[in-house]
Amino acid sequence: MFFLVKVLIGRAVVSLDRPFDYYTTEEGIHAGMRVLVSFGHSEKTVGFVLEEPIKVSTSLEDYQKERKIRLSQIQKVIDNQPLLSPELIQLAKEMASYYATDLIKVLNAFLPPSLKPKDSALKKSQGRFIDFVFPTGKAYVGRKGTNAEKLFLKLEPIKEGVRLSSITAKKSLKQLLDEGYLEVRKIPASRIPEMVSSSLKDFALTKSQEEAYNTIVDNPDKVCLLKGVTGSGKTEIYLSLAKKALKEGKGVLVLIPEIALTDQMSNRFYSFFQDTIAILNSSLSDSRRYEEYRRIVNGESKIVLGTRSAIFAPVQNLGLIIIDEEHSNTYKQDTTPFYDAIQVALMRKEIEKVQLVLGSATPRVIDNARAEKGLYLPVVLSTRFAASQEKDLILVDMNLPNSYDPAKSSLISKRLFEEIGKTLSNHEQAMVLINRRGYAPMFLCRDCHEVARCPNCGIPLSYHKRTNELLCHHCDYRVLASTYQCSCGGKDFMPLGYGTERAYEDLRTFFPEAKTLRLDSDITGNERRHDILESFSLGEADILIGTQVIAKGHDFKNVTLAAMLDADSSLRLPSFMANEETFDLISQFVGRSGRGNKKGRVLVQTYCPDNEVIALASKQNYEGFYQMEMKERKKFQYPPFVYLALIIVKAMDDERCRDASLDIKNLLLSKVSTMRINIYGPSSPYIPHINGRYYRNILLKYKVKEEASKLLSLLKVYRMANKDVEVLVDVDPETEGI
DNA sequence: AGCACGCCGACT
DNA sequence: GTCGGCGTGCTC
Repeated sequence: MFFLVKVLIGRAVVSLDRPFDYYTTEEGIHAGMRVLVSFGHSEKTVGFVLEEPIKVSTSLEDYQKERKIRLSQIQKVIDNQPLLSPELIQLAKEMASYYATDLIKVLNAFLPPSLKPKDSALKKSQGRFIDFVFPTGKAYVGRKGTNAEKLFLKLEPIKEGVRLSSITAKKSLKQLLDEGYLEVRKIPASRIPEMVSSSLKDFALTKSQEEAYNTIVDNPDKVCLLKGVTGSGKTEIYLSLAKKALKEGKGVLVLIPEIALTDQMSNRFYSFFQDTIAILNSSLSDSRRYEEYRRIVNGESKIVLGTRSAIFAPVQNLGLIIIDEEHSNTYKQDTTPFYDAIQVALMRKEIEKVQLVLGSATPRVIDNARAEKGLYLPVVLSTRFAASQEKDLILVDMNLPNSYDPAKSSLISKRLFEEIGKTLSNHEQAMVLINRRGYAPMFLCRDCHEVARCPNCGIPLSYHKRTNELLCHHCDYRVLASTYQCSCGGKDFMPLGYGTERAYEDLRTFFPEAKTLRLDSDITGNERRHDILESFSLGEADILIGTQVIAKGHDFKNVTLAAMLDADSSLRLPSFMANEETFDLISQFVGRSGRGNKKGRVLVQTYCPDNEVIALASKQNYEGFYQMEMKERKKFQYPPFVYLALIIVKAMDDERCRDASLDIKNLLLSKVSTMRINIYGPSSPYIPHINGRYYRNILLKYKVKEEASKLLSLLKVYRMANKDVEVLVDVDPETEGI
């Protein structure tokens, strides 16, 4: 008698995308646990148990003789409880099929680094300690006015300790430690709080909130699309729904686009559910993430709040999934397995019979269409402050020669200078958005008039003045600008175009009396970014300029001018989502102005003044945008009128890549005859090559998901036979090519 | 992936 | 004559 165990080997290769049989005589091995097995030539390989072991009553010898196979024994069980429930394993299998990828790759997306079924996961120590500095309580009797005294006075009142690594004055620190004023203690990483709870504010639902809440509660089987602008009170509805589910003994999953130090949602949830909530933050350390995962698996945490990958959280007896700001592009992963958390939520809803609530003021076009069609239940949350104050809209046509003064700035229009001036003299604040970091997007050789290009990707390099670097915004290649030499031998360059650094410089030049802050992703560290927002919020600066990171978040009461430079730049991207993304960015940014009592002004500079997306977004007219966009999508056959799948072919050289992509297309064409699937391409990508690898895109448009799934599954055969090419499939892509 | 088996070039 | 190049193929 023995048990037959189906094990998936923890190596992400097509040829190993099937279970291998092992045997054990041990009880206590269950589906969802990792095991140690010998495989091929390696003695110890991590595997993942896919199914409950099957009890076989014949002897092992007879079984092996009968099947002409030799089974190897499970060497060791790694986990003492399953990491994934049978339902989540089922979900992983469905995802592997839906996203036309290998099961092991999906499982790797499910699990935190230290729990992945990978050999490397075992070497990592589980449960890390971090050094903290504590005051000992000894009164300071040393020399006054020294740096050591300053440090002592700073740390003395902090009884909960400070991270050792956060103290820069190492010399003073050593002195204080030696003299016994301070001591170092090791704190388990899992016990360091990441979140500060604000005071618990209880609330009562308003009439419209209560109506929405009741509608959702009365329709547990429907996917509810909760439509309500910022400030309409979606959070209170989420909290009430979560409270109700917990009371009924069910688990809750809340997804938000990102977790910042400042965001309201995680703070509200944390304050409310402190003892039972787990917050899965992308900046969580591996060991911390491991701790949180364990807390969820064994039921200590009944409610989980997190970003995209939290959709896989193994919440016990899950009853409710809430996805806030469901239009956010952060829910779609742009690397294998290219999953969309909302699609996964739909699958989880079917498997685990949970309620799903999607919330947004500006839902994704495809989701709004589903609501209109009756697939989702639209729940409209009317605003408390009906038609929140109208804003003055100023559209500046940058094509008009008179719109700007080239002697001053070819980026900032005359009208914008006036408006900023007006804002400053009223002691109000202005925000300026330019969605491009660096000083200039191009660096032009004055001799041959070629721009500097990335040797890996072939796209123009951005000039960053602060760091004196030429930087590839795609692959992060960087080179010193001052020593850069053009291929023609030229050494004299001219920055071309504008980024945040340059716009900041212009503003500083022309408004020297104003305090201007810059914020973009080049500002590293969450804390520094937070400090900038905080400082602006407190009115310590007059102008805030930045990339899209300034468009969302904070409620700046004194901002009366929101100006967007080059509003059409994101419309030119080669993606059917370009309109939607542009609409979201502009309408969000517009919402930053006039949040206090004063009327807000919005200034939009554009080279396409007749563009409807810009006009509708400036007026925050979602319904108008939706109607317009649906016509476009229908005309050009894009979602929701068809489904898309993008096949990305990747190879070492261009020749091989082209041949392989043609082979793949022909393979698909030969099988597609009876299916309603259109195949486009192969096309060359927008970025010629990335890190020396070459790419081709093949796009599929289809009406029936099952047919495409069947067709795409044929790629597995091709992948096994052609190891020198990588074939990636992006199902439901948000772009029609890379 | 990882490792061994296997059949052709320049070396103690 | 041998050491070693990486093409090919297999792993319960």
